[in-house]
Amino acid sequence: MKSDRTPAAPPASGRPDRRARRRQETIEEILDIAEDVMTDEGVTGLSLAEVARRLGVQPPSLYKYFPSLMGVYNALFLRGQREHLAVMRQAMADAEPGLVALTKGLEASGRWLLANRAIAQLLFWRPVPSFEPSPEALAPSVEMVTLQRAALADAVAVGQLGPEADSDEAVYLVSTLISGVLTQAMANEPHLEWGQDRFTPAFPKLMRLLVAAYPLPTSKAKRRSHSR
Amino acid sequence: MKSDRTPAAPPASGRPDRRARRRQETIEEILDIAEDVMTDEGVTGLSLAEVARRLGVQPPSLYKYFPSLMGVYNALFLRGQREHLAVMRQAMADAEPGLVALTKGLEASGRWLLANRAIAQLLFWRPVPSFEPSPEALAPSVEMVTLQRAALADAVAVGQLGPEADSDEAVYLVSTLISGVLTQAMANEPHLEWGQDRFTPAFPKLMRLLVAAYPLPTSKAKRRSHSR
DNA sequence: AGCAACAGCTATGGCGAGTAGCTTTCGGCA
DNA sequence: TGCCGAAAGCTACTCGCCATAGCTGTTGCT
Repeated sequence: MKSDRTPAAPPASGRPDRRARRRQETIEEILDIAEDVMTDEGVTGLSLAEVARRLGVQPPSLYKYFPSLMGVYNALFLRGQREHLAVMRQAMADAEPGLVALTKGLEASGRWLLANRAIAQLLFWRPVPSFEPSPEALAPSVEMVTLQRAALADAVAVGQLGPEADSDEAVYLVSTLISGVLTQAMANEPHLEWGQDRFTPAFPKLMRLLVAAYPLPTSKAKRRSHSR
Repeated sequence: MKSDRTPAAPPASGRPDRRARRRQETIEEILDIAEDVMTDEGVTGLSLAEVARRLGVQPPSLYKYFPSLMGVYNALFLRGQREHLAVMRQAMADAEPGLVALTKGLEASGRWLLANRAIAQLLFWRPVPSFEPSPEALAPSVEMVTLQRAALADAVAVGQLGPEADSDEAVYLVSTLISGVLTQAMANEPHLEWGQDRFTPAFPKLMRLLVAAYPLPTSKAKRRSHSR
């Protein structure tokens, strides 16, 4: 009873611990297969039985690695969040700070999400009723908000957007615009990549709309913004 | 084998057909309960066993009314599409044609969808992998596009939007903006109604963005639009 | 009034999640 | 090197759900 789940603390020594490494490899392999299954059968079509079949193992064996099907979903969620965050962070880091970084980051995010639809659905649509991601698994999304918020602040600082863009409200607007494109693309053009469908080409237009939503203050508007 | 499913053609006479009426009532009752179950347990949490339990009947009896669980999903999908369409059509009919009608229609649509989340998810997120709506069930959504397209054309005609707004592209943009708000609201604020959450208040702003996206032609821009 | 269709039932099969408990493998350590 | 305990696999089983087969009582049209 105690030996399952977390298989005891490592032997205190910082040694490679061959055992633990192989275990981790197996876990990753299970998650990879689970992702494949979701791609083939839909997010809610994931079944441990099918994963076991593809792994060449009997279903109960998987319980040595995950406490339940929901545990697998949670691991997939966490891994997806982290990878998604990394992709976006990288794209933003490679670009000129401000609007360019924001645009590049969002586009990279969009590409990754469309290329990893099953995970994207798991992350943003919560299609599995009995699955509630753990707080730990939610942490990266807080980080993503921070990144976007910083990019907006940069854009304001360098005069690409009006001052109101440095706000939570603006972050919501950005995520609303993005989730609109992605939802439409995923629901209506299930097999097309970024740029191939009818919706993602609107992305540049949406970025221009963002600029329109937070215009640089004119001398006239400046007075208004003071009253805040 | 033949007597199940479609229970034979009505007796040709256009009589009230008591039998058929009661049957239809039962079907509606089953769908109502199914909707409740989805609300309680999530869209994919719908089970015929639970419906049977709530209806006070043994599970196999339901197969007298629907060929399968997917059949129930399909009926829910169709009923949802029709009701959603009716709500939007009504709201638009009650408003001044053009931008106002479009706005009222979209808002009514949004309110209805948030008030009927389970159905909304079924309609737009396709969460059930093995469920593909029948062509008949998809027809109302074509009609919705037509409605929106007409409203955009009206808006162009009365000079509320630039001429480019009378296009499929503009319809995509509208649906993108809307689906963004709704997706965000549904995924992140699962228990709040329209107006109570962080996202739907952005709706008026989005409508203003739509106007910004299709500005009335200035004398300068007019020349460009001729080249089309 | 009679009867065919209908609407319910029980029994059964098949499949997936998850648990219990056993056996085998293997790697760390004396 | 060889021991031993934990890890990793297995079989057997329960439970719940979808779906089918086939039976019975009811009901409302003709």
